[in-house]
Amino acid sequence: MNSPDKPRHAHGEEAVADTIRDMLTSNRFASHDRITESDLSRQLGVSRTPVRIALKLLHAEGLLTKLEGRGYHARQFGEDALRQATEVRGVLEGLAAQRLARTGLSALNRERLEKSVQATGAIITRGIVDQEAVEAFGVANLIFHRTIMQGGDNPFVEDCLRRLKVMPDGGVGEVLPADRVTWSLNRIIVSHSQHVIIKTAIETGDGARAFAMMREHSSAPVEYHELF
Amino acid sequence: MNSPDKPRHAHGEEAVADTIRDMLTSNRFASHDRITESDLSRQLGVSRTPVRIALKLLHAEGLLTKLEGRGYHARQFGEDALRQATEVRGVLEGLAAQRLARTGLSALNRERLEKSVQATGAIITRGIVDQEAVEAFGVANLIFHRTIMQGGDNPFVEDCLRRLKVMPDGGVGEVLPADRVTWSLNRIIVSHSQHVIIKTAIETGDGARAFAMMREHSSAPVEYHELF
DNA sequence: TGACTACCAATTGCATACATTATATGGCAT
DNA sequence: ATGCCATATAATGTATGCAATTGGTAGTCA
Repeated sequence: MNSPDKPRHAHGEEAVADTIRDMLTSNRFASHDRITESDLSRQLGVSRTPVRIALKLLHAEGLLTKLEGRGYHARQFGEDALRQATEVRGVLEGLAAQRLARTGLSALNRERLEKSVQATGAIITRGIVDQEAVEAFGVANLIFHRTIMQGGDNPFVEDCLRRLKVMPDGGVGEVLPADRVTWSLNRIIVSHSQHVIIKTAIETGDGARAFAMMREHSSAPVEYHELF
Repeated sequence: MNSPDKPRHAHGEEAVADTIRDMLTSNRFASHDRITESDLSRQLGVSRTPVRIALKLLHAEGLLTKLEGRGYHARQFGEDALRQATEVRGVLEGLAAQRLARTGLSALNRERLEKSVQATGAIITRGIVDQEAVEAFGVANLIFHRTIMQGGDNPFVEDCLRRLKVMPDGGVGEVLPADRVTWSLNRIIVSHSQHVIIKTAIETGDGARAFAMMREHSSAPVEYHELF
């Protein structure tokens, strides 16, 4: 694909890992491709040492499977993997929401949730689903999920959620890309309503409701796929 | 414990990481101790390269915090961290149990749960909490939790749970060490009863009950600490 | 005396050379 | 023809030297 004499100079150790991560998540490798230190070091124009470290990190992240002695394979994620990751995301975000309901919202977090809900509400009032609306929804949605994730104040939740990001489309609170989802107003209405319910549950200290609704809501992009 | 001049030859890359991990989880480092590649390479009798890789892995695991340019610090886990990790473990194992209830038990897993419950029941019948009993309970408990964790058939759950192992005493299904818990028959009775309930819920396909009870049960070692 | 600068030490990061291990292949014997 | 063993090859793992960056410190100038 790339000419070998123009090797994507990836300086810095983290940069090497990031570059390889990008190559992996953009499906640049076939499932049977053997990934070795020496190959990559040639391709990236750096020595084996940083590549070696990067591969070990990515292996620890679960993006690579080790072929004891013959390099690595890019881990393949099927449809079931997306469902599995979503399930985990559900209970983790649910836990964060529950915790938030129990400890109460800080003024800043309360404002963030309020703004996010107002934004999604405005989209519905406008009633038009164009590119701008989808992007605005994406931002508001991201803020909502981020606030809850971080507000739960449990670093292990954040660690685990970060781990799920290895999944394509597994980002926290991110909307699925346009080619995988037909965006409709219905979808936004449902999402908005769930946000409102979750926010109310948190504000009233109803931890059980916050957990249940947040868990349900996290799986919405997958579960409601065929609904609208 | 060990005299610091004893070089503990740790050959093999994984071995180096494991050795350092042990040193960390056994609180061999004070919070202000600077951990550097060169120091450790001298202490372990290997070159800087494997130590370097090991430190990066442990950093990615969250056991070390980086001091940009001046080595690492051992991440300190307080009591709140134990609670936080336990909360996460609860929902993850709860999810696995729920999934298991939904998909049904394989013959092998059914037998494993049965044997585990019989073992803990036998301890109660015997009625004596000695070293042997504690060990037997530890084994049976481990089997129970392992079976559910793996039976849930969700690799992300296992990934996340493995991540929680960085916590001292954060092992999945492991009993707390003797010096942190006064073992009593009461404790075992409660645990056994919860195992039975969870097993029943799974067998009858009652996912909600399996989730709730498993979640509750996972936090037992922490929550019930003052009870008995 | 205080602040700024220049230097020095310590540490990380990279590359290359070397050792080790595992796999694949080819030949030989049965 | 097939199975096993030896050897070669390719991959990982390790050590060391050198570069680059950073933090501390001392010294000098205002």
